[in-house]
Amino acid sequence: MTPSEVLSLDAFRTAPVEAYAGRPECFGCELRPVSICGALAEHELVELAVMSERRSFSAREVVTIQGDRSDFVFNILSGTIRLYSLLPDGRRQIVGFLLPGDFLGLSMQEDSPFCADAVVDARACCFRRVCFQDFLDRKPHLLRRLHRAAAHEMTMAQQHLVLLGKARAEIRVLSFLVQMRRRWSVICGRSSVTVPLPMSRQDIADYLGLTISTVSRTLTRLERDRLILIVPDGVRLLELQAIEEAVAGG
Amino acid sequence: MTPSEVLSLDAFRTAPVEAYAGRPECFGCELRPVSICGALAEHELVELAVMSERRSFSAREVVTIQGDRSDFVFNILSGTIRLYSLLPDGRRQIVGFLLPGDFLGLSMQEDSPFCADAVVDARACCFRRVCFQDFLDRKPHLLRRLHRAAAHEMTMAQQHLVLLGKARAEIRVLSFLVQMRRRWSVICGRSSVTVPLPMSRQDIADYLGLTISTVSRTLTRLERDRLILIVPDGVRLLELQAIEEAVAGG
DNA sequence: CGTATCGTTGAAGTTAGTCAATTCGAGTGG
DNA sequence: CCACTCGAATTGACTAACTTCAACGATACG
Repeated sequence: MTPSEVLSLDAFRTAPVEAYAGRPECFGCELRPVSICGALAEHELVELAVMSERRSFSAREVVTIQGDRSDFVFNILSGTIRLYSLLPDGRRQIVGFLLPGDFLGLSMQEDSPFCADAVVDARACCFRRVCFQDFLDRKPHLLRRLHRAAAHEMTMAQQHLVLLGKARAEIRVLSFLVQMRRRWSVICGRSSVTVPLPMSRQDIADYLGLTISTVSRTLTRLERDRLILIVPDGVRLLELQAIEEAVAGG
Repeated sequence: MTPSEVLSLDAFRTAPVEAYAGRPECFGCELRPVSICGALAEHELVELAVMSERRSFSAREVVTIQGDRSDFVFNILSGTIRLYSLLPDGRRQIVGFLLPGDFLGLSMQEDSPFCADAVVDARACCFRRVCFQDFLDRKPHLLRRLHRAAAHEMTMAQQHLVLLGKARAEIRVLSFLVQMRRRWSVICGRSSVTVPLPMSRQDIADYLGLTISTVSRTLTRLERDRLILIVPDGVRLLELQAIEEAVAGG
């Protein structure tokens, strides 16, 4: 691993934080265009800002509990949140990772259907659900944006489902890497073949419906085949085209 | 199989059709409370009715094609629609089955992310997407209802995903049976231990991420264990409690 | 009655899971 | 600076679950 790779990963991680730091108002927020607040005019943004509160979550801190009343909804500012279902036997299926710009609570339901906790230290704008609902009732264009986001999440979940139903381990892992690359590039506004992976191997396994052994073995094999390079807290996609073809091929 | 089982399956299949038959207006529609039109007042329903058109689909008829422009959105009246992703190698992952009262096109996106076709003969209210979008823009409470439906679908997709990620074949099949029972009972307004399965074994396999062999073997084993009884076009759940416990147990 | 389609079943093969040992790396303290 | 510790990741040997392939059976339909 070269120093440039470290820098590139580091830039990914800190950029969204820097974008917000020291600016209590929403106006300078670099995430606005990619987040649902992007639907609001500046005067509406003020309204929303006064009912928002920034919160920090340290790594492993719980955000919502499966089945519990969810009094807040969140706009993720930095870090990574994992959304998962806990089975009675203690196993865990991660349904999604929330990155900066993502919204937690899209369904606006009283009870949260999943657990959520922080993978690494994270920050979020948080809103009382009932206040946000009230605001939403007064701003149909925000509701449209929220609905668009929910529809997008629904499609993502369905594509994830296709992956779990049909793809072998290697394709699952490659799809995950390509997906994370795409998502980070939207957030950062630029593409890189170095993909930050803030989550553990166990997290990746629980997301892909595999075991930690299989994820580890698969990554090792991909590295031996010179498709990827494993770097601290991430991977570098060496043969991007070959990888994307493999993913597209099912 | 006794005559009473035939009748019970038949009632399931025809009830929603009868509810609509011979009533071109929406007012008498028994599906209204379970469908998104339920959000509308009677005078609004008239507005919607004039822009709607009833369409019939015969078994196997295509409704939408993956990646193609979707000019219409649909409210299913009767029959069953399967929503699926077609992989480049010809394999198929069914993402969901749409039953009477379900809405096809929740995301209101220009391009449909999945294929949809009729499992058996089906009828639907259909609306030009742009007209419906326009109507939606004028009726925020309908948008709220649509969003609620989309949020529900998102959660369903995520729970399906958990199933594909974590459950073994037997649990997948049992979950599917319990889910279908619950959905039919909402539509019919009453519960029955006889669950209609209008789709083929191959469809069930493609929905559950299994092969037709595994589905068939699993059903046979469940019948041998006296948990279920296989009847034409459906199954009867003999040990409902045991089945629900198994499903809940992961 | 022949054919086609769907479903069932058996035997062999693959993939990923399980269990356990080992290695790696960050953090801590001598 | 080095040894120690702890958790995470890797790796190997073995096993279980599901798939594949192929044959067979049932049912519907002309």
